[in-house]
Amino acid sequence: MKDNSVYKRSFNACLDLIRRLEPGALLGSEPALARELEVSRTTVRSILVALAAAGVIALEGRSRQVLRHPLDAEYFPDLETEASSELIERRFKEWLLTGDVKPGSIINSLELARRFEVSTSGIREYLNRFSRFGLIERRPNASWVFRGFTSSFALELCDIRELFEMQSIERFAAQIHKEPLRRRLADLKARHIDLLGRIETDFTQFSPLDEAFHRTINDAADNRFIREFYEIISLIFHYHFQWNKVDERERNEIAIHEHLAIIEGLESGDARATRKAVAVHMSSARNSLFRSLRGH
Amino acid sequence: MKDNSVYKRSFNACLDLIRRLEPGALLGSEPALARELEVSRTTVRSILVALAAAGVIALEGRSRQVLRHPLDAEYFPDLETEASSELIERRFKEWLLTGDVKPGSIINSLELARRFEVSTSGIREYLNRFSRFGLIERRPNASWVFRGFTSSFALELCDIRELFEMQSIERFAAQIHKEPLRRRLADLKARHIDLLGRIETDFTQFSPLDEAFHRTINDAADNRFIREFYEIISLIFHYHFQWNKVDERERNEIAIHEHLAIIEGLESGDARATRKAVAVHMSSARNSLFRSLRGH
DNA sequence: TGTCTGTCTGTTATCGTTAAAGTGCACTTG
DNA sequence: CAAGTGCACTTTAACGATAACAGACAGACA
Repeated sequence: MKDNSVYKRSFNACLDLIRRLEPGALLGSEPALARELEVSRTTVRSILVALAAAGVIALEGRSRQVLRHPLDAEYFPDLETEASSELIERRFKEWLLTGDVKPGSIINSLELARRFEVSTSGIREYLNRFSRFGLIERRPNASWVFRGFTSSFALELCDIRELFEMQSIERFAAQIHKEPLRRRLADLKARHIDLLGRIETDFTQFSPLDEAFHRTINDAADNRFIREFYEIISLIFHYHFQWNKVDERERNEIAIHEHLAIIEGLESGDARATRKAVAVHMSSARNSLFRSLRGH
Repeated sequence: MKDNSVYKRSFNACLDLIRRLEPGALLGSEPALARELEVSRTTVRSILVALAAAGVIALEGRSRQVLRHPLDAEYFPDLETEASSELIERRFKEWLLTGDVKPGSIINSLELARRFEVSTSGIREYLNRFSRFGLIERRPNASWVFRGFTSSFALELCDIRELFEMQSIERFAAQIHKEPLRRRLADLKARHIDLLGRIETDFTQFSPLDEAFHRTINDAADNRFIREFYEIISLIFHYHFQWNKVDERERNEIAIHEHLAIIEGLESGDARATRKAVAVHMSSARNSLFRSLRGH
């Protein structure tokens, strides 16, 4: 049956909330807390009852007064707050991406269920959702097959990425006059320049910046299919960063320069230069991905 | 638990197979039949036992002799041969596409389970898989929401379609010297010209031809993401054909001419003309889709 | 020696069940 | 009277169980 990880997660979030208040302060109403914690009032009510029982708050009629700050030991451990579906996702990606599952090998959902200590239904559901990444395939009336991080996967992935990125950049350029976009771009530029200044030591911080940059560009297209595809890109590039440590500093430095060229192209309104800069960046990302897949 | 629809489907397929033989003829070996019916030997063996019991074949040692042709009444009815997952898919699409589910409305999986007479788990799994179409969205810890066949959906869909179609046509053109591609194109051309000749009466036969044409083009890209996206296109255009009956003959006739222009562009090797023809076709498909969504 | 068969074991599809979490409604409170 | 509360009722997430189906292996056959 359902575990109560939603409750535990929200309980912890509520403790955090109380920590930001002084003893004696009053908590908001149940609907207000429900909105804040993003759960239903039912869950909020069970949390409040538990907090009152623990003596963290006093429940009197409609008032919820903070009595004391919660102790560290009163938090539920992280292990228990993870929903079973999240656990499966984490474990599966670990297994697939760091383990040595060979291309073409059969994915045995019963074995995975045992290995991850979850039910087969959970695995089944996850595999279904994961299939959109194009890395696994279902055989009729039978099990799933891992298609592998093959060069054809990388090729197909990069081809689409280039189409989408080019489309997104056009859309971005067309909307550059809008204030929020302009500001976001300036912010990204500053972060790139900042990281470039301390690249010798902090080159590992590029990965989240890369993510932020491309997400900003892609969001400009305002297209659900591009946005969903970007999840795949994120996954692959996230792990690709982990696999390929060779020349990481140099590669990241080059990528920063390439990003800056794109940003400057956008800022100057030079469509031709922007497209050129995107093409250059895509081509080097492609090469780098291929190298790391080959080495893997 | 699992139903035996695989068995029933294969049983029917096996009866078809026997109908093509003369009484007295011998059936192939178990592995051969398993390959032919695309199921395991286990299933083949249960079918053979049932056929022998019914007196359709004689099982003697290693020989399986056909005694008589099967009767129509010996087939399992279609209703029983459909796997529960297929039933759900069919019913759900019917419900969504012909019913009047309003954009933004909540999808109640329990109600659907009752309505379709299947378990909630089945619905749950299907919704998960269907979510890749971008038409439904899961709200955290809660139910699914139908986003609707809105104009923004159509816009986002068409934008991607144009990118993919243009990419595919380039790939197709680059491989046109290969014999199978050339032949497939000639075949498509003939079918288009044939249908054009009897368009006054047979204009409803355009839908499958349209499907075949675009699938051929898209397959040339040899890209799993394009191929998967085409499933969405198919779904939407399939139902769009059902919704919009206005000017159907004219629209189909125009589309045939547009297809022929693309085919001729490819055959002549004129890249510019081909691209132009694709752009024209995409634009008219877009207009037609928008009109039918608005009217719906 | 290579393919086929009997048998047995392992895996998958699907369902029903149950606790957790969400939702609606009447009533209360300020 | 608008927002908050108590309570009952629905709906969802997740599991375990089981029949259907797939696959492996040893021995038989040709």
